[in-house]
Amino acid sequence: MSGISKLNDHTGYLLRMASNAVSHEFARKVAEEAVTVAEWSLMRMLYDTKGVAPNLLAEKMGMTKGAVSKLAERLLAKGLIERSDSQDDKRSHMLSLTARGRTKTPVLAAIADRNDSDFFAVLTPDEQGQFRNILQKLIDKRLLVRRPID
Amino acid sequence: MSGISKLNDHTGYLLRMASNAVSHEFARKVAEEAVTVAEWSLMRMLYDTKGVAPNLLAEKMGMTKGAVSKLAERLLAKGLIERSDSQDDKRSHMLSLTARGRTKTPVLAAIADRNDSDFFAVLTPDEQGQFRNILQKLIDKRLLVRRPID
DNA sequence: TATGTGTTGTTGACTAGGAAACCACATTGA
DNA sequence: TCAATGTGGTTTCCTAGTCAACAACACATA
Repeated sequence: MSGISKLNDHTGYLLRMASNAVSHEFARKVAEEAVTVAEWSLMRMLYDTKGVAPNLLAEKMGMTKGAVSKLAERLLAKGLIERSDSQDDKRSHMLSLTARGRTKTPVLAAIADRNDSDFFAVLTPDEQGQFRNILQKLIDKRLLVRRPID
Repeated sequence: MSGISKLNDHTGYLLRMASNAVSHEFARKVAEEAVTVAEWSLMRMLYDTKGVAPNLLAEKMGMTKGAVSKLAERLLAKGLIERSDSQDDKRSHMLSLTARGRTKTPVLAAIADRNDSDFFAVLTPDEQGQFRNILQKLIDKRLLVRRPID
């Protein structure tokens, strides 16, 4: 008896452990396509649009604009995305997939699909549903929590 | 219709978003005690023992031994832990809390408690139970998955 | 007992992200 | 219209991890 709470008592701790496990596993798999998890996320965001501002990407990905700026730079260097200046606002630009990026995205999606079903196969379909609901609740809450800060 | 899976389709994606939100929130809070999340974890691991080898800590925390080495170095510099050479194996040593570290740990535990109940308050008690069970299942699975790799 | 092999921890090179300063441009209002 | 303020992106500095090479030591066995 230590008298104070243990690490395992905190759901946040379990959450972090589980998330790290999944992410690490996934990272290894997409690395075979020479892409990182963040790069895949950004590419997928661009896939069904005609161009998105870094601005909005940062918001959606829960990253800072600085991080997105560097992430975009790496994807540009790899020739997977491209920039196009926006005509109305000279500061801003749009990011979109190159042909190569567009070809690669479904391949990555397939890897993500497989990773996901592999990893969560230990859960019953019921549990999977519960799990997704709960995670979504937590994410929605984050957005609420964040508003006052901005 | 894009024809390929969306980011939100992947439970792993939701998991990562939720985990980042909780961790980031928690990081902000413990930062007020001039401690990081990893530092808190390590300190808590030491709290009810008489000394643990970096070795074992790395295993338990899911980090590399290099990371633990540096983490320990930072905690040493802050005067929160101390090293003691192990008598039987001259390569190895034990890490344990200093008096200051020991005093500080319960304070951090209280912050962790509060953060956890705050964040997961959006969930019903039932959901919290389900959530913890599921996370534990995933973590256990990771251990199974990992074995063959080592 | 001497040598090869394994193990413990440290280090250096590298990657990824956050925070904040900063630059260029946009917008607003006196 | 032009100064003040705001906004989009980039850059710099910093933190924290990984991976791989390494040094020091332990151990098994021939």
